[in-house]
Amino acid sequence: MDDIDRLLLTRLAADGRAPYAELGKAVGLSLSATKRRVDRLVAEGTIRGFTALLDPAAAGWALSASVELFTTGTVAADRMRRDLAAMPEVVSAHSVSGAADTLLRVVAADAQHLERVISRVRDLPYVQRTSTVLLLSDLLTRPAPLSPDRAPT
Amino acid sequence: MDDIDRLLLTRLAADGRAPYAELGKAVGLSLSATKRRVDRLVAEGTIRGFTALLDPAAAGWALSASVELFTTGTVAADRMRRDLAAMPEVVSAHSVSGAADTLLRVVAADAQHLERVISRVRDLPYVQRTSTVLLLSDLLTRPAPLSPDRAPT
DNA sequence: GTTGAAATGACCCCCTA
DNA sequence: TAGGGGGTCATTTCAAC
Repeated sequence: MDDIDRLLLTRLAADGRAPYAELGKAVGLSLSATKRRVDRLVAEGTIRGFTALLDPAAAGWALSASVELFTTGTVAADRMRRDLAAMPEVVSAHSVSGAADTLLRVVAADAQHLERVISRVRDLPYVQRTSTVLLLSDLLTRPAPLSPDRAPT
Repeated sequence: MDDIDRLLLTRLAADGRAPYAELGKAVGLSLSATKRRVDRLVAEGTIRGFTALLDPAAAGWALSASVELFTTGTVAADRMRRDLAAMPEVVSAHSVSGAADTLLRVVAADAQHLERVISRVRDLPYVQRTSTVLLLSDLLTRPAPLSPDRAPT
């Protein structure tokens, strides 16, 4: 991981479809050296993949919510991961500090749909209760940049 | 927006670098018809862009947190958007239902960095107080799929 | 469809440990 | 002298007209 890698990551985060020749010009490498770098970054897991950023409304998601989970006793993380991964509306899940045990981000087509999703979460045997806040207007949503201490010089 | 568009979106969400020829084969269109579709989806804003998904740890983000903001009186959304957008560590911001007014997702290189970021947020003149929960282990993080009622048949 | 551009993989070179 | 990283070239694949 050197400055060239960091610059490639910055560029690819801004434009995931940038051609290798263009990336190469930006970092001062040939096309094939650039492709080798990118391939390595993918193989190492530094780049987890490439995706199109979709407008949530166009994708059919009118509503999203942040859902806190309060669970009973100890739950195997793998079990919970599997259960939550089975619900496509759950887009992220983290264990958290504080009173709640787990924090979910969920999307839904409408209020009824959201209600059904939360029901299914609440019906997981190890979930005691949930607390939901609706995400109203979207002020800001963007991919994380590179950390300043990793920014290319 | 028809089934072909929806299938294209599904494919591009899964692989943002997929060549048009491959996408075209999947949807039964020629390369150029496929490119026209994708260009239109980008122009319409359905596709907001293409990006590389980076491993947060590799990007230098060891910590992330969910931060509730309690604000004084009415704050212009644009003002808040601008203020928050100026902090690269703030990756999302939504106004929310419930006691808090705004919910942020922030990333930080370490605990000191997180503390500085929260300080800067708290120092915004219209922010009364904040409430932070640390995101510990990452159970699940993935892009939102298409809503079932929009899924290609 | 044809033609230029891009990506891929094979091969060799250089530097360094 | 083995391995990492880079360049060049030939071939295949992709994209623009």
